[in-house]
Amino acid sequence: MSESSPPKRAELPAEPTQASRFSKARTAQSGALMEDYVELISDLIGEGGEARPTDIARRLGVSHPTAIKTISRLKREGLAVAKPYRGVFLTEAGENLAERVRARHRVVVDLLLAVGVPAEAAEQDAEGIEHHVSDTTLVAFGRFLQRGR
Amino acid sequence: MSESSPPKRAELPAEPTQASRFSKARTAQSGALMEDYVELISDLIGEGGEARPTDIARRLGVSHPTAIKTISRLKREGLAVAKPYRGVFLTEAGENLAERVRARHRVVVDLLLAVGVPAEAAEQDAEGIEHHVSDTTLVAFGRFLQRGR
DNA sequence: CTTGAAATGTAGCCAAGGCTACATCTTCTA
DNA sequence: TAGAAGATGTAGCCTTGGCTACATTTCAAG
Ligand SMILES: [Mn+2]
Ligand SMILES: [Mn+2]
Ligand SMILES: [Mn+2]
Ligand SMILES: [Mn+2]
Repeated sequence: MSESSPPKRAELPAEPTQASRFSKARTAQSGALMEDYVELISDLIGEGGEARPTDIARRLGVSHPTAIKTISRLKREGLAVAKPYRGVFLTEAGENLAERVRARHRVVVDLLLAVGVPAEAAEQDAEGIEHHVSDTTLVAFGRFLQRGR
Repeated sequence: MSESSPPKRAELPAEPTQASRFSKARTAQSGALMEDYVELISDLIGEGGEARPTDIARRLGVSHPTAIKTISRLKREGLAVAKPYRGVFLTEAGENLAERVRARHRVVVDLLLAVGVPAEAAEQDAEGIEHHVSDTTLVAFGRFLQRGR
C-alpha cells in the first residue's frame, strides 16, 4: 500500500478520529454500571444508614444475584467493601466517585430542563446521558446554566 | 410482611419509577451498537457506493471478525442483507433507521454546540449521548435550536 | 491464465451483565 | 428460644460484544 498508488476514487481516508470517537463512547459505556451502583449505594446509606443487596437490586430493577455479582466487581476494583451478610459500604475512592457522579447527574438534569425537556423525559434520559458527558462538556453545561439564571 | 407492621424508619418505598428508569437506560444502550452500524453503513454506501466489512471495522475501531459478527446480527434482525464476499446493504427498515439516527445525531451535536460545548467534545460526547435521547427530548432540542437561531 | 496479497469468513476464546434454581444464613416473632 | 420467612450467597446458564488465529475466496498484476 504505497502512497504512490493513485486513488481511483474518493479513497476513504481511514479517519482515526472517527474510530477513536466510537472507541471512547464504548469505554464510557463500560463504566456506566459502576457509576450507577456507586451513586445508588451512597444514596441508600444516606437515606437509611445501610445499603443492602436486595435494596440495590430492587432500585436498579435487577435480580439480586446480578446485583451481588456487580457488587463483587465493585470490591475487586476498590470502590466498595462488604463482609458476607453484612451490607455494602464505599471506600474513599467509591465515595469520591459517588460525589462526582451525583453532581454530574444533577447538572445534566438541570441542563435538559433548561433547554425545555419535560421533567419526566429529563429524568429518564439523564440516567443514560450522564455517562457520556465529558468534563469539558460538563463545564460548558455549568456555564450555560449560570448564564441562564 | 403485612401492611400493619409499623415502619421503624423511613421505609424505602420501592420506587418502581427509578427501577424502570435504569431498565430503560439499559435497553437504550443495547440498541446503540445497531444504530451506529446502520448509520455507518448508510454513510459508506453514500460515499463510495458500497460498505465492506473491512471499512466498517476500521471506521468503528474494531477487528474485522467483530464487525462481521455484528453484521450478521443486523441481518438476523432484518436491518441488513449481505451475500458472502459481496458487501453489506440495508433493508428498507435499515435505511429508515439510518435516516432517523443520522438526523438525531445532527440535532444532538447542534444542541451541544448551541449551549457552548467545544466542537471537539461535542462530536465526541454526541456519539454516546445520542443513543439515550428520547423522541420527547429530541423534539425539545429541536425547539430550542429553532428558538435560538 | 496464474498467483499471491488483501479481503472475507470461521472457530474458539474471554469478560460483562443478565437470568433462574437452589443452598445457607439471619432475624423476627410467636 | 425454636421456626419460618426473608435476605444473602452460589452455581450454572445465556447473549452481547470484544479478541486472535487460521482458513478460504477474490481479484488485480504480471
Ligand atoms: Mn445512569
Ligand atoms: Mn444517575
Ligand atoms: Mn453513537
Ligand atoms: Mn452517531
